[in-house]
Amino acid sequence: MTAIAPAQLFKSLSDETRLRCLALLLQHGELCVCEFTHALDLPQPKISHHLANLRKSGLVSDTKNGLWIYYRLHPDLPAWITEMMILSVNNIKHTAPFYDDDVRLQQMPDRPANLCSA
Amino acid sequence: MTAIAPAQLFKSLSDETRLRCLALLLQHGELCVCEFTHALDLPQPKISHHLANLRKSGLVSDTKNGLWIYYRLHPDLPAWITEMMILSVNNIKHTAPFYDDDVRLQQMPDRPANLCSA
DNA sequence: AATCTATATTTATATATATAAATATAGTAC
DNA sequence: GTACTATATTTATATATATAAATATAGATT
Repeated sequence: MTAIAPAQLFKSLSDETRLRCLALLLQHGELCVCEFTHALDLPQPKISHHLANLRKSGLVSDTKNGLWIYYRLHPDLPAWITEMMILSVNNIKHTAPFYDDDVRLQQMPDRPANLCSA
Repeated sequence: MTAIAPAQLFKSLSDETRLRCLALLLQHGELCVCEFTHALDLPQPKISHHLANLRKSGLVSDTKNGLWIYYRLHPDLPAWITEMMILSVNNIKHTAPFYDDDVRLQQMPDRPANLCSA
């Protein structure tokens, strides 16, 4: 992973779909594409497209496990970037659409087990 | 001022010219357009254009004083947004191009007095 | 091997945005 | 009032980006 340019970092955060994905990741640690798709109620290709953007920016990493691909914050992120995102998400997670995404995720039936507990 | 949508906030930070302007503002409190123009070494219309963007987003406010227009962080910004920007700027201000902007600003001849000391 | 499921990628299109150049505004000094 | 200075806005153009639709990949199941 090469270093993230500051403007590029904020550009990744500047799209609401990506911000919603990151907010869920920061609250849940690890999610697969079908969970994002269900929580955000958006078409799968759109979710995949934005996750690919976050992956190319170096903000998230992915792990394949069978059919599922799990995303998490990139483990090599500089601490201040993680802190900046935590600060931001803590201050927006109770507002729309972020709060509702979290509710829908928790109500999702048959969620795949996450990798840690697999 | 209406509330700033999170994605819009990060979009404002996603352009390097605007990020450089904000980094200088966070370090110096208040600057006029000619100071930005000198520090960033960019054409005045380009600076004005990006300052207008920051103004429309609600991130900065401006005060006219004679020929000069002084910009500062908007006084009504939510605390977490200011904290988020301080955290970010503190972690990038020693890198290019932010560090050099600060040096050029401090070496600028005949800087106009700021409003506080006027 | 055929099929199903989860996800990624490609393509086309529309929209937004940055930039540059030119011009406008408005205050100041003479 | 003319000229000068600081700044803003307008216009045109090029580039980037989001979206949607279609298609591709790849692992799993039978």
